[in-house]
Amino acid sequence: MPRITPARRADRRAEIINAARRCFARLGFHRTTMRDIIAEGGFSAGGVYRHFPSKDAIIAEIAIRRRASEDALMDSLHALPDPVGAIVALARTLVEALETDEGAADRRVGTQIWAEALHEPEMRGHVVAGLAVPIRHVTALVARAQELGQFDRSQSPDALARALIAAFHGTVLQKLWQPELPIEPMVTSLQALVNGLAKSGNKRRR
Amino acid sequence: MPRITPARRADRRAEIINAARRCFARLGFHRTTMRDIIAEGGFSAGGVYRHFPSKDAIIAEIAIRRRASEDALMDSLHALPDPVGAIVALARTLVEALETDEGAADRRVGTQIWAEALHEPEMRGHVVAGLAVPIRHVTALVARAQELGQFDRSQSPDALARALIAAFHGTVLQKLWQPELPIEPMVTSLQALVNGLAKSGNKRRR
Amino acid sequence: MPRITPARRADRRAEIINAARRCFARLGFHRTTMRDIIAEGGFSAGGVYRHFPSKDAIIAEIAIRRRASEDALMDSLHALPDPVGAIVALARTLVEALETDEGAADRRVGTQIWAEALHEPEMRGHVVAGLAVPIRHVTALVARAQELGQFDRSQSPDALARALIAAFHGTVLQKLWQPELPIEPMVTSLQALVNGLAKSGNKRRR
Amino acid sequence: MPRITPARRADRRAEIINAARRCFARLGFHRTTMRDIIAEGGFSAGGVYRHFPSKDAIIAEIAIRRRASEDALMDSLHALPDPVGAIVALARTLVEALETDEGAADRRVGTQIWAEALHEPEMRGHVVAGLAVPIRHVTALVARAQELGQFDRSQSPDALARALIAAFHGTVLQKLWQPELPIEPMVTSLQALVNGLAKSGNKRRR
DNA sequence: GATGAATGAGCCTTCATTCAT
DNA sequence: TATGAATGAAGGCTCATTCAT
Repeated sequence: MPRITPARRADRRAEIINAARRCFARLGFHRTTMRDIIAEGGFSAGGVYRHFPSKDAIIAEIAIRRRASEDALMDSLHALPDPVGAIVALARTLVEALETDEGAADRRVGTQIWAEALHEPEMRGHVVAGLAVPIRHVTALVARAQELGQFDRSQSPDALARALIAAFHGTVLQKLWQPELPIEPMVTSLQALVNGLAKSGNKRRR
Repeated sequence: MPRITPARRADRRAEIINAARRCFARLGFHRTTMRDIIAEGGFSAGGVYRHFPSKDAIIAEIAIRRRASEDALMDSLHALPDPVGAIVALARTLVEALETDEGAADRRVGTQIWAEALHEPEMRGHVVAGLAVPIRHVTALVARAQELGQFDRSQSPDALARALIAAFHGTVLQKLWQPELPIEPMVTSLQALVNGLAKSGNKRRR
Repeated sequence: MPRITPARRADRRAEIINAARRCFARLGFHRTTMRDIIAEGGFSAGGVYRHFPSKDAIIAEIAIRRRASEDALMDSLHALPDPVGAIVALARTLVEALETDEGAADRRVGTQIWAEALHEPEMRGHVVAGLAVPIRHVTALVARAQELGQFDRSQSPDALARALIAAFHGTVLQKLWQPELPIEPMVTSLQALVNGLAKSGNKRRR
Repeated sequence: MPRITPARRADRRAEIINAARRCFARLGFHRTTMRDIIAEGGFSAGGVYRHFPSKDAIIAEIAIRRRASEDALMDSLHALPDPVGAIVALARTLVEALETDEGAADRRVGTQIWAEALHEPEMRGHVVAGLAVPIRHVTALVARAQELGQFDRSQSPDALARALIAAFHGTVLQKLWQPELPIEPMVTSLQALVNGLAKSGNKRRR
């Protein structure tokens, strides 16, 4: 019979994860010490290690949770009847999220995971698997747009989806590096990129 | 009167930088120890410190050199008479570079610099300044294409350039995470993005 | 609510200080490594750094404690009714302390602090402030002896006190350099110096 | 046939010694690096090591030269017909020397040698042997004063000489710690100490 | 269970000394 | 012979992790 309930346990884990995330967003994974995390959350060293076996495990858990939250975001796209609009809406959502402290912090951590994925196979697994989800969704939207005659059919939907997501990711980076830049031109340009595909598709069809 | 010529000294610095770059590409900045760099290049501890005052200085130097080499790449674009073609050529060049070990390693380090730039103001300075160069070039190309009637004139050339470069950067990330993916679809899709702008431009003008 | 009581914590600090003091007395500040101190006390590296932020902080603490213990010694002089006797007693106490291992070690460290005070402003502060205490006490004793007609009134009590303490310090040095020398002649000679002032005082007054 | 003359060689050694002495006076033996010495004198590393096998050898040489220069000072005392006056003159000479930069620097280095002598047998040898010289001279002066009926004959001349030199050394320390203090009261008080012996001697004889 | 003091491997850097040029 | 670049042992200190209380 456990001394603490599973729910309490989950709460505690979440507290630790959030304290760690705040530290990581501020300092990066490697400059953040366990001490920082412990101080940030008002924990004790032993307390943290009761819930996570190591610092790396905390980082891994954060990577897993980011995937989960992004997956949830993707699911909200499906419903839209207009695939081109859905893609544009996705772009806007991603970029607008960076205007909130929480969203920016989340992405800052995400960016570190991107870098870490180059060296840590496990991290790479998370990133690649996490990337697959939006790609799958956008691919579906692109394919649907092609079916509807809105997009050029000669292009691979998957490759096009990857290019669009690349543009979204690159835009996220630019906004993180220069938070002072307004997002509207960024969103508008991404929209132009998407509409370009649409119009070029229209045009070809003639 | 130094025993060592400036050229020899520069060579030595480059040797150290290259050894460090190999280590950083393999392990990341923080997992790489000075010992690693020293072993990689067959140096001695003191020898490295004669040329660089600290590990951070080596990292900073690498960031500076990446900028310089990218600046050089950008300069090669100017000459092209066809601006749209030049943008597509740039995309291809960037992505193709990742197929070589050297180019991939270079970009892996670059990606870490991107992540580091979120926390280190100096690094951020390098990244933002480094980003400005391709933006300036691509902006010029976009503006030229607009003048020539190849691109939609209603969009801000600067914002469009940022979006295109975002797409290039995002594509670089994807290739680094999944080096096994073929680059041709990536380049083709980027080309579709660029051409979309072109065609949409044509269309609007009618 | 700390697991460790303040008393236990103070004990731990004292243990570290004592181990360090033994090392410093044996090897000097600079030849003593943190490893030496750690080995001497059977500590761990991190354990020491939980109580002191740096090696210099340990040295500073030792300087502070030496002052405190000397201050305490000085306070014991005040009560004596005979000022000349009190000065002589002080001389004897200082020199006799060097016959014990503990006292000699303490003074060996003190001598290093004297040397260090020439370069380190903080150390100089400790030494000058520490010196002020015996000077103040001996000055009071000299002034009292002058009032009682035991000392020549034409001399500045402060300057005389400084000279006497100088003689005590110089004698400490000699005993540390040549521990094999007997202390009795040293004490006797210091006594002669003090008595000389006394008798010259008597004589002048006639 | 040596490439450089012995005279040139001796000059070079002296240059190195002097550069080292300046550094040691400023920073202490241990905080001074060979680099400091090399920079101070405008030497090259190899150049210094051609003349001295190690840093310790430079320190040892300085200790030896200090002895020699003090020996020379002592020899100048012998001639004086008035032994009590000679002792007072010695005190004055020692303290006044501290008013010049050169003399103060010399003594600052000397003080470090005193501290070093506690740990380094070789240094201790220099200090003890160096101390013996003034003791011998002052002992002779004290003995002579006793013969002349100027000093109390009941005291050991050697012990008295040690006590006087102790007072001189202690005064040197005080002046080095507080260079802002005027020397006149110091000299006057030392004089009072010496005269005390004299007058007490006179008195006893009655 | 919770706490936080203790552990110790390992990190970055320095610096006396050597030796190729 | 003079130079100063190179060497590498060792130093002070950090920090993820453990475990006695």
